[in-house]
Amino acid sequence: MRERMLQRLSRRERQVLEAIYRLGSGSAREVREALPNPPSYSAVRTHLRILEEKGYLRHEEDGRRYIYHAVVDKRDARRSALSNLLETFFDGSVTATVSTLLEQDDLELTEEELEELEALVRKARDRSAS
Amino acid sequence: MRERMLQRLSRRERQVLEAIYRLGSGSAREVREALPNPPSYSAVRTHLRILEEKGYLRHEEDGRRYIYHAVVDKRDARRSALSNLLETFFDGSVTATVSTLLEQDDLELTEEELEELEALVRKARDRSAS
DNA sequence: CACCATATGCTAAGTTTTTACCATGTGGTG
DNA sequence: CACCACATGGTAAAAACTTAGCATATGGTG
Repeated sequence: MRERMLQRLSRRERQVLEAIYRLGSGSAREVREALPNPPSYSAVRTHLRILEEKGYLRHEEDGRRYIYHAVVDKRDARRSALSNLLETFFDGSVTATVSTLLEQDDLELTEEELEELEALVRKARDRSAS
Repeated sequence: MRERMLQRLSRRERQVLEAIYRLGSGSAREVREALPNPPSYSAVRTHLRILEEKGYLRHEEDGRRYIYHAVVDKRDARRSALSNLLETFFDGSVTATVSTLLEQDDLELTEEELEELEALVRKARDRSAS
């Protein structure tokens, strides 16, 4: 993902791109429904077209409809977005971030999730040992 | 933090507010130096003033200078920003987020940090048990 | 004390963003 | 087969954003 991809975008463009990431993929109509204070259908289409011109999206045709996808895959987008967040709000501290994540009041983890977290920390320890 | 605070801001406003969060606090000059493609000093001051009018920042006077601070404290800002990220890129999955955090290639954790992570997971387990 | 560096206040103008309209095409359906 | 629902393409106007200039004030310094 080009560095700070989301930083380059205008407010609406960003909202549209983020909607696509949330949805995975979607038509103009679906994106519109996923937007805060949705503008006209027409306005959404314009943003989608421009984001495609700029290289952030591409579309496939499904009958007459265009289904848009992000060009940068979710894994890379995740890493980049998280990295920016880390620097802006957490002074780069992984532990502070995990702390905020795990100490949300309404957080409820299943046994499986707890075990996964334990495994992730063990793996981090193993890698650190080597 | 008002929900989706950063979503409401224009591109530059957002950059300015994020700079304040990174810096903790700062003068117009310091904020300017922290911005990507910094505009004129004058432009930065305008953004700071507007962000203050909108209620995102306030300032104290230090001699003749204004030192700006975020109104929403870092703890709340962190929670809110992380929550948005979680929904947008991680389908709300805490484990997927921690996984991305801990599996960065260049990640190097100290023994202390590893122990802190272990403690955080233990605490999450304890709370889940109750 | 006179001056320079540097601060804020106010304002205007250029640029970008955001929006919606209208024209047009197409597939399904009674 | 005629029509309706709904899609895209292109364009233009309105709104918002972004920037910088000028006036003015103030503290430090030779």
